[in-house]
Amino acid sequence: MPTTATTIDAHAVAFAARANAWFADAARPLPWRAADVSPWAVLVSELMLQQTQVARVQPKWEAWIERWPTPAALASSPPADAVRAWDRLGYPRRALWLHAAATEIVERHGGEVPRDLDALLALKGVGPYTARAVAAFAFGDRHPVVDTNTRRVIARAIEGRASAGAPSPARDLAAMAALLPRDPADARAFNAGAMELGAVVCTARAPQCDGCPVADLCAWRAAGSPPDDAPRVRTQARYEGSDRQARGAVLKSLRDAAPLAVPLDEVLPEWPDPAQRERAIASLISDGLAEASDGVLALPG
DNA sequence: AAGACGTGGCT
DNA sequence: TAGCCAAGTCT
Repeated sequence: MPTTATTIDAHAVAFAARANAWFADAARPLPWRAADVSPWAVLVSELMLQQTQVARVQPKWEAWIERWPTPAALASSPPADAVRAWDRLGYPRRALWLHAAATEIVERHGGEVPRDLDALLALKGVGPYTARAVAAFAFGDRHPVVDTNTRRVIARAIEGRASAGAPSPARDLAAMAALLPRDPADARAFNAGAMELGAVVCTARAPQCDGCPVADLCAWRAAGSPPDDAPRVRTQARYEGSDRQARGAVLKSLRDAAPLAVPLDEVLPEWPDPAQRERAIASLISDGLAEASDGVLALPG
């Protein structure tokens, strides 16, 4: 099927060229995209950006990089400091992962963030997305980078569907690889541009198709923008009253008290559900986000 | 491999 | 405003 392949390829080339032209002009000046940021700073940004919006990450990233400009700097601080600096960014285990990754980088990679995909994947908190993002954005290597924005852009513009289906790393990577420009610098820009397009134009709720740089190439638009027919992939559990909320509250009390430990019976004494409070404390200890000793609870030293 | 994991922005 | 959604990863 050489004809089909040629057609698809030509469309991919046109699509990437258009996206890149738009990105060169419209990219937000995010600090971790500056030319002189270190691979470590990029790694920190990618961990912080997991399931977390840019606007919330930016100030935390600035402070973090100023305080811990290298993996060695972070590795020499106790995990408690990392958890405290993480503050309310969410998913605080990421602070622990970053600390563990910094330690690993110092011990096994001479203090330099590795460039190799497998070495990156071996780091705590670094999965298929983050490993490729670091390799592509920090080192300029040509890898497909696929996040939720990219998945949605491909689903719409290329596949003509309103939303992406269930994530499938192998399929998603292959779909992006088929669009990726040959030239590494162009590939790098397209990886970032596809994400940016999904983040600011081709959004989940209210896509701004007027002003979309690839509107005339978009398969979903060409099909009349049909509504989403697929069932919701994963419905997110209610947060109010959840164990997650209880964990968050316990951890906040530990951060607020740090560096002092908190007597166990003074940890959220008025929490409405005592059993839930116990579960929260136990699971935080189990995750390494808290430590208990002599009847007191504290952040991990 | 389905579910757990924070917190806040946006519609 | 209640609910969806967010630069995913781990177990």
